[in-house]
Amino acid sequence: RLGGLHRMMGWDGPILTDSGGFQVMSLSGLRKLTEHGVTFRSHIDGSEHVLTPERSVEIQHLLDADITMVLDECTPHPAPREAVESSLGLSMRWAARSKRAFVRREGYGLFGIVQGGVHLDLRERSVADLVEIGFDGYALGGLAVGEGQAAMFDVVGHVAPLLPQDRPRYLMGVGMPADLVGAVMRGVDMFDCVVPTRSGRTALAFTRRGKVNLRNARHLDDDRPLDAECRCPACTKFSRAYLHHLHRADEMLGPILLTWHNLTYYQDLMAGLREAIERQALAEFAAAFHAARTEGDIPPIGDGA
RNA sequence: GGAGGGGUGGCCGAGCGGUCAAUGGCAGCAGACUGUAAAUCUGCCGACGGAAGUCUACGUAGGUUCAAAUCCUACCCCCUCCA
Repeated sequence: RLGGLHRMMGWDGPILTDSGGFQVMSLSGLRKLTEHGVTFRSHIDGSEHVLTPERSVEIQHLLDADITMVLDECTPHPAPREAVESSLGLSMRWAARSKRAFVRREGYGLFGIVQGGVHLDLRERSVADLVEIGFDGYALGGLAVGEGQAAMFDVVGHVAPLLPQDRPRYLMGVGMPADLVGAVMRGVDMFDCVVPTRSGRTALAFTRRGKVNLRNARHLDDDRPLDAECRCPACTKFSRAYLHHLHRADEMLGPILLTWHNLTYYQDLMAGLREAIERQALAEFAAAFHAARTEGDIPPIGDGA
């Protein structure tokens, strides 16, 4: 009714919307799953909300999303192989239905989502099914759900090369900075994750040297910037002591500034990775990334530093 | 002057004979956070000790009892109402 998300938010950049597939997993206690779709029970007022592949795609269309995601079932981990396999079957049938429901428009795209848990043969089958259907981009779903970074990298390293070279590869729900670097090295192009924003709200900042919790007492009198190399407002205009105070005092500006900082950090990290790819120096970039982090955060003031 | 209520760990506040080093909340100290049910959640939080444990604690001083933050007496302080 408000003309879509771009108009409503005053945002002319691209928007990617998710389908509700993640909530099939994260809200598993509040939903019923059938071949037809998923029914959620609102925890707020108990009302029922039915989501089918067709309805999810329609809603995303109405939101004016540049990139629409197919409805899938984000498979939990750990799960018995048979469960992963049947879940995969459902997700692939839903992917086909999503494709049929999607209205093609210039400049808009629909992405399929690869499932199959940590089973490489199931992942291969999922890739083949999706490529057969044909999408504008391909996502890896059902990862970073507890399997650990090594297992995740195994799947990413195996699956990414199987995806069409001329289409974006998107790792859903990832992740920590080191996850992004490792995934890019394995062929991933794009990500989405709550980590930079949720962490920013809870006083955790990401810096070139590693994580910094601004709630910690060590920042009480620290007049230095959070990250001297960062160009964001939190780092160029304010001290660690002030950011610490804002979070202690429950001032909304604290979460705002740290969210801004974390997004800046992530943007810069991705820009650095893109540049490294152009220079064909990804390995060097990754080595420098890890070396900087082993130094740890700058020592607290008054600690002989 | 009279009547009544109350003093509990940094703060607020339960407990009202043993299961009490004492529920909760706040503050404090750390930790977690991966397609957002998250401005959320978890742990610690008297002293000493790694731990079992020991010691000191519920206004102060006595007392009753096998046993007291809880009962009794006196005193000190705070609050409310009446004069």
